[in-house]
Amino acid sequence: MAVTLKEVAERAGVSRSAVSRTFTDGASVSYKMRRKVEKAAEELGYSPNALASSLTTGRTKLIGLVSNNFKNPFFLRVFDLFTSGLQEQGLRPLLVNLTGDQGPEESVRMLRQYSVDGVIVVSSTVPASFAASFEKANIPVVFAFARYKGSADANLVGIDNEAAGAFAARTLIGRGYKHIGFLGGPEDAVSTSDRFQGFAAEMAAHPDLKFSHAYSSEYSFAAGRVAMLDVLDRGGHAEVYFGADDVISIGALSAMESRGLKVPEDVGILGLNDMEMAGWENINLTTIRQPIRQITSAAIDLMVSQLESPDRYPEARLFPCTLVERGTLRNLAED
Amino acid sequence: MAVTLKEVAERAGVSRSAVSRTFTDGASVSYKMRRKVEKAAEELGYSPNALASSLTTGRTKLIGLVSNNFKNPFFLRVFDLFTSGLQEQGLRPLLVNLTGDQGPEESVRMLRQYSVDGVIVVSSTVPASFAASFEKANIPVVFAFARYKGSADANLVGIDNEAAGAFAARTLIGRGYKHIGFLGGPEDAVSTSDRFQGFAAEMAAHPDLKFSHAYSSEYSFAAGRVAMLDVLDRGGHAEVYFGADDVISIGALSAMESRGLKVPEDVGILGLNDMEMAGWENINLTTIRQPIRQITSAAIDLMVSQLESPDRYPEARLFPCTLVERGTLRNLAED
DNA sequence: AACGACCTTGCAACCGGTTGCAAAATTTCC
DNA sequence: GGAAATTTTGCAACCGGTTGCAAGGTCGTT
Repeated sequence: MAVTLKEVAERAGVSRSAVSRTFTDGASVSYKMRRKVEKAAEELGYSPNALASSLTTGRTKLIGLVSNNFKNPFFLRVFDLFTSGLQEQGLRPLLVNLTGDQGPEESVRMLRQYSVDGVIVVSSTVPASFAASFEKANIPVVFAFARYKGSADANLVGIDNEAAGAFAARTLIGRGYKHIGFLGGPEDAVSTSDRFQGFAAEMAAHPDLKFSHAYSSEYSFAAGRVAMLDVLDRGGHAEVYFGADDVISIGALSAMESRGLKVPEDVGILGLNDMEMAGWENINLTTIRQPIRQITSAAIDLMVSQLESPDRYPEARLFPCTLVERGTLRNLAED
Repeated sequence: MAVTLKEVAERAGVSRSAVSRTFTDGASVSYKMRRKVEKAAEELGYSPNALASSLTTGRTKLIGLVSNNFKNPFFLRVFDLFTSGLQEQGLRPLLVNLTGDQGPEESVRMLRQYSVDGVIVVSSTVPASFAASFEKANIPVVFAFARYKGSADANLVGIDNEAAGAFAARTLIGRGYKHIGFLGGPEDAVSTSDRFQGFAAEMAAHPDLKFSHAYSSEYSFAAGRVAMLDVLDRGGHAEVYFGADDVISIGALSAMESRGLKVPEDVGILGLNDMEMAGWENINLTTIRQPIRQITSAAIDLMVSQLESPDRYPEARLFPCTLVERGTLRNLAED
């Protein structure tokens, strides 16, 4: 059905190579030839088959975009930035939803079948075996919003979760809170445990302060709400909580309001991410902002440079977080 | 780098065709042959190149997923369902973000270059020329969450926006409101204008009721908030509003609260979509629910059956909406 | 044992492009 | 104007598979 190179060649009365060359830049074609071919191609409505050419060039310009974060609204923005950013580089995102039943190995196999040039893994909770699978298949991979394990043995972009946890703790301590709580995501999620590490380390330096912690079953509003209701109903809650993710924090916030607590007067909450809803005036969550734009574009950068020079050293790019002051934390202690 | 069919053939000591046949089902291969080939393939870690085979079979199993709704949180769920649903069918979503600078023609050309088997367009605000482009390129397409134009000249899945508007109006009238407002998205968006049609038609049947309307500049929280603030500050606002989308309605809700109005006592609001945040307890928006799961799976169904029989008649599948009672509408009039 | 029906296998051409190489065409230089 | 250098062009092989066709095997039947 589609117009092929051969037909264009015939119509233009030239060889197939000539047509191929006019459509690959950097190839040697005379001006006259190019004109002739372009005319014929135009008339026929030809555009080259990217898949066929990938067979010889070894490049598909397909990038696997693998994620299991289809529940957290924060990631819609992430997908937006990734897809448009990849498109700008002439790359095409092939989306893989890990949420489903298919295991990671299955996904890797699939991505190999489609000869993706590289893979960007967008997940804070990705199985470690993943990196190995791609390594073995010799597919460049970049982990975004992932864990920083201290050593840069894989390409990785994100924030330093431990540092972010510490930053949160310092912020709350600086506000003069005496009883401080940590509200995590699932206890076994690396992002949560790293954030807890940093947070707890900082708290340990202040033995005069009271420190408690709780976890929610997943990164979601409902889980955050349930966890906080539980804490509140058990009695003796802290003066302020650091929720390890905005969506959890907003759930916790709603729990506080449901129990008649005034925020920030009776209890405070600090989130992490700065997702869109945190800024909604009827939520107005004070939060720690992940520089999402920088993270996504750094990930794409890393991908591109890896495509250009496949055996460069892996690199970790970590970005600092900043505080976004809104309405769920009391002002600086003025004592 | 990757293992090819030829290498498997050599190792197994058979012809290339034999290998190919063991990996295409329905082909004629003896049990012994299959065993031999599978063993060799296993040892070499071979998996067939989907792109190369697409050259001869004409099928890539790639489905273009085209959207410009990367701002509305409602659509994260939609992407989740589409990607996992397509995967279950053995299809691969190639994501195209229309938000960027590249025009629709550019996208169509790109999708043709990658020989997608079909395209699902996920958008309420898609240019009409789109359908024509795909038609011309002979690519099966289904429009999801799109407009119902009365005639089914294209495959289309969604709700009947006009009917939804009418349903909203009947709901509000049934609640005994006397001054009813419509708060749309952009005035030129087809979804908004269709919803307005249905809404206004119903209102026209009740000339005793007061009816006013306003529009917001886009489908977003901020735009909904600004539009509602504007309405409120101008004075003489209605008793209740139908916001043509949840995200707009939530923006409007925050505007109402900002101006010290109690909801639903002083003013009511009814949304449309039932996106996740509408159910958050600190938002608690009464809304009209789009059956998102049914819509996505119907769209995939339509795609699959169109791939199987390319010249079947186009079909429109429209689903009814239901009311989700929460806290932003006063109870049934008890007079 | 001979024959025909049917299943399995390999050959070779093809899918839609790319590319090394050498011949042809053009340009440069004396 | 002619030889040398350079550019442009076409041929043919190749990328990794699939598939129509005919040859080779297997099996049952008489």
